[in-house]
Amino acid sequence: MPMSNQKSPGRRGSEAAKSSLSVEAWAEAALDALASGGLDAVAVEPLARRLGVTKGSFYWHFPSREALLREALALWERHETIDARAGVEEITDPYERIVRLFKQANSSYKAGRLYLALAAASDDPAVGEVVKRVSANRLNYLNQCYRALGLSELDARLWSTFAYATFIGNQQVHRDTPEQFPVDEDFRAYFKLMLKTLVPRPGGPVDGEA
Amino acid sequence: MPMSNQKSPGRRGSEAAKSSLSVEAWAEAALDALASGGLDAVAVEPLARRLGVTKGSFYWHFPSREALLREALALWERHETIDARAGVEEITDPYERIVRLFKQANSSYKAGRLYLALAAASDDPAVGEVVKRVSANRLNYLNQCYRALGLSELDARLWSTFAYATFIGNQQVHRDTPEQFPVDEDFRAYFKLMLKTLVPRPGGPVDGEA
DNA sequence: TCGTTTCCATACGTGAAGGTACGGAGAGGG
DNA sequence: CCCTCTCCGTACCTTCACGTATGGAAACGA
Repeated sequence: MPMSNQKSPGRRGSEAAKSSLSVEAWAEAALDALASGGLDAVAVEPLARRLGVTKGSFYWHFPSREALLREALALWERHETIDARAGVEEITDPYERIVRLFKQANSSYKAGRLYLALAAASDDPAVGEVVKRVSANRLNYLNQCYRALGLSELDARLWSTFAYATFIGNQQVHRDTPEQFPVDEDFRAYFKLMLKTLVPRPGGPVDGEA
Repeated sequence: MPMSNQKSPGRRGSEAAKSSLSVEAWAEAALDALASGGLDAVAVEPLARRLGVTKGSFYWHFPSREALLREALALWERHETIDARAGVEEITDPYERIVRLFKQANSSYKAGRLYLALAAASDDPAVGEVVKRVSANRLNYLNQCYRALGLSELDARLWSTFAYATFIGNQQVHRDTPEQFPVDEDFRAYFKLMLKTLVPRPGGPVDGEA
């Protein structure tokens, strides 16, 4: 029973990190299958065929399909937390930070599909747990950004939820009806409209009651 | 091979519309399974067990699982088009009509789950086709409503897409992280904020360039 | 009362996938 | 040269769902 001994042939850290088929390679393949075919597409034999091997290989690296799922979910969570913060955290201006977050959220169509596929599979307890953590993490971070803009606790919560829902919905609309979604110039206008609407300028008008 | 002869024992329209198990009952059960377990939950034997019968019953009403899926999709599309227009189309004021649409969209949590489940199963060609039609239909109708507010062609498209994406995203956020989603008073403030932001009042300020 | 139709149960065959057992090739080490 | 460990292929078992065939109970008509 292996697990947690990914690299063995080199033993000492040679330059070849991937000996033949690493655990991470299986996890990446599982995420790919998940994004395109849903949770049930994460099947051992189809994945093995796709990777050019058989089940024998898989069951040497993993004790079960569930273990692969755990590994894939952990990999995805790392992507969605550590990697998502990179290139954003160093921005000091809160307005520019939010703009950067939005641009980043709209840039990776593949990542959006992955999130939607995982969120749709939240019936699975393991999946639902990770999805909930990732989603809550995003919301809380956005909330902090809005608070940094000077909004009150409640306003920041409402606006951050508003903005997050909009961009999640954009991924959904973009996937479900691609030809209806704005492109090129229209998309730039659309993006500008959303920014202007969803993120108040620091020195702009206060969003109090009418 | 039956199909399209739902009620037979009473023959003449007695008061019992459901003789034993109608085609529509199977379709409803299929939609229920879809909402809670995804497309793969629409399986003949589990559904039969859930309805207290066996496969023998199913294969008398339907030639195959695919036929059940078609029937369920058709039923869903009717729900999402005819039923969704009811109680909205007679409203003459475009602003109030949009408000009504939003309230209606936020009222049915179950319908939202169904849409998300179906949208996640768009890999299936039959599902994807219906989802695309329903989504495009909603977008076009919302677009008409925004045009009725006096917006230009482009502005109406952008704003309607914006609003639709937001409410789709709300369903997603509400499902993925229910405890983060505003409730009661917060929700009312949230709803009011979205309305004020997403739908310009007829006599309000024109949303031209800054 | 008898036959027919409706609706469903049972039994069976098929295929796909999870999981196990075991064998085997290849690289390294002594 | 042989032994061992790594990694993977093959064969096999079990489960589950699709689909088919067939029988049977109950209602209904003549």
